[in-house]
Amino acid sequence: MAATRSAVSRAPRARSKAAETPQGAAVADSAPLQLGELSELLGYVFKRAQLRIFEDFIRCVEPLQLTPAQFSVLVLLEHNPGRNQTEIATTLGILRPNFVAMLDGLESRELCVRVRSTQDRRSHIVMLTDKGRSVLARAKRLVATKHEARLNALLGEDGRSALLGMLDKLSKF
Amino acid sequence: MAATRSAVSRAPRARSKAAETPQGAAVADSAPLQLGELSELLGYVFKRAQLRIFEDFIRCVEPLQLTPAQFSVLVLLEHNPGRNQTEIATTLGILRPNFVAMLDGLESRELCVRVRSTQDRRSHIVMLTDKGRSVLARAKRLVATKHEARLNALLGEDGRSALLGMLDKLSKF
DNA sequence: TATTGTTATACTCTATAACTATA
DNA sequence: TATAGTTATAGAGTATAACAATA
Repeated sequence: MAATRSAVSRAPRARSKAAETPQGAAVADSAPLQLGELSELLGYVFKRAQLRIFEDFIRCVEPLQLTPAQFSVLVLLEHNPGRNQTEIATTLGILRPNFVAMLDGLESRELCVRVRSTQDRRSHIVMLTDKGRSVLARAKRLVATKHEARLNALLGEDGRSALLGMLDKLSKF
Repeated sequence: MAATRSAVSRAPRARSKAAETPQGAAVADSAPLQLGELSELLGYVFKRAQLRIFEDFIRCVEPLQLTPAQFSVLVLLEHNPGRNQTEIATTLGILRPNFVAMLDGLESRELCVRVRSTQDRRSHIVMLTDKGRSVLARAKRLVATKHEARLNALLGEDGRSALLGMLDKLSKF
C-alpha cells in the first residue's frame, strides 16, 4: 500500500512557463486543464480525498511501518480474541487466500501468531503478541495525535462527525 | 476496474447458524466481530464508502462499459480540445506510461483518436471522435439520472454539497 | 460432503527506468 | 540536453479454482 496516484487522482501540475508570457500573447496553451463535470462528480472528488487520507495515514504511522490494512488487522485482533483467520479476513473484506501472505508478514515481524484451535483443528486462531499489542498502542497514539488530529483541524469536530455519518450511510447503500 | 473488495472494505458476513442456537447456549462464538476504533477511523470508513460509490458508478454506466477512469478521460477530452497525452494524463493523476494502454483501449473502441501535433511532432493531440462524444453524452446522462440521483436521494442536496465541500478540503490538504 | 488454510494463478492499478523520435 | 510517447518491468491489491487436512 505505497503512496499512489490512481486512475482518478492527484492535483493538476503547476502551469508551465509559457503561461507566464509577459505580453499575454500566447497564453492560450499550457494553462491548467478544465475538469468540467468531474469537479461535481462525487466519485471523482471522493477518490482524490481518499488517496490523500491514506497518504497521510501512512506518513503519520511511518515510524511503525504499518499500512492502513495492517493497522486494521491489529485493531481487529485486539477487539476479537479467539477468532480464526477467515473471520478476521472477511470482516475486513479481505479474501482468505489474500490474507495468508498478509498474516505471514505480520507474524514474521512477531506482531501476531497463529495457533491451531483445539476445538477445530482446521482453524488457526490469530492472537496479538505482546509486541503486537505494544506496536498497536503506539500506532493508535500516532493516528490519534497526528493523523486524526490533522483531519479534525481541517474539518472541525462538527464537520468530522457529519462526514462520518455520511460515509456510514454511503458504505451501507 | 472491476468490482473490488479491498484491504479495508466490505461488510461483515451474516452471523453463522450457531448464533441462532435456540436456548442461547453457545452463542458466544460466531457473533459479528467488533470493529473497535475502526468505526471511528475516517480512512477506514472512507475506503468502504469509496468502494461502494465506484461499484454503483460502474453498475449505472454498465451499458456503456466505461470505468470511472475512462469516463474521466472522456470528460477531460471534451473540455480540453487540443491537449496532448501528457497533459490529459497528469491532470487525472495518471502516469504517462500507464496512460498508453488506457488510450489504446479507448482508441480501439473509436471513442477518441491520437493525431500528431503539427507544431511539435513529438506530441499526440487526443481528440474525441463523434462516437466518443455520443457515448460520453449517454454516459453523463446515466451518471446524472441513476448514479448521482441515487447519491442525492441518500444524502439530500444539502448533505451532498456539504460532502463535496469537505472532500474538496481533504483533497487539497 | 463441507470448511479452513493454503497454493497457484491472473488481472488490474500503480510505479520506475530506459528507449526513440523529435525539439 | 530535454521532452513526448512508448516499452518493459515490477509491485501492490484483488479475484477464482483447487488441493490437503479436518470436520
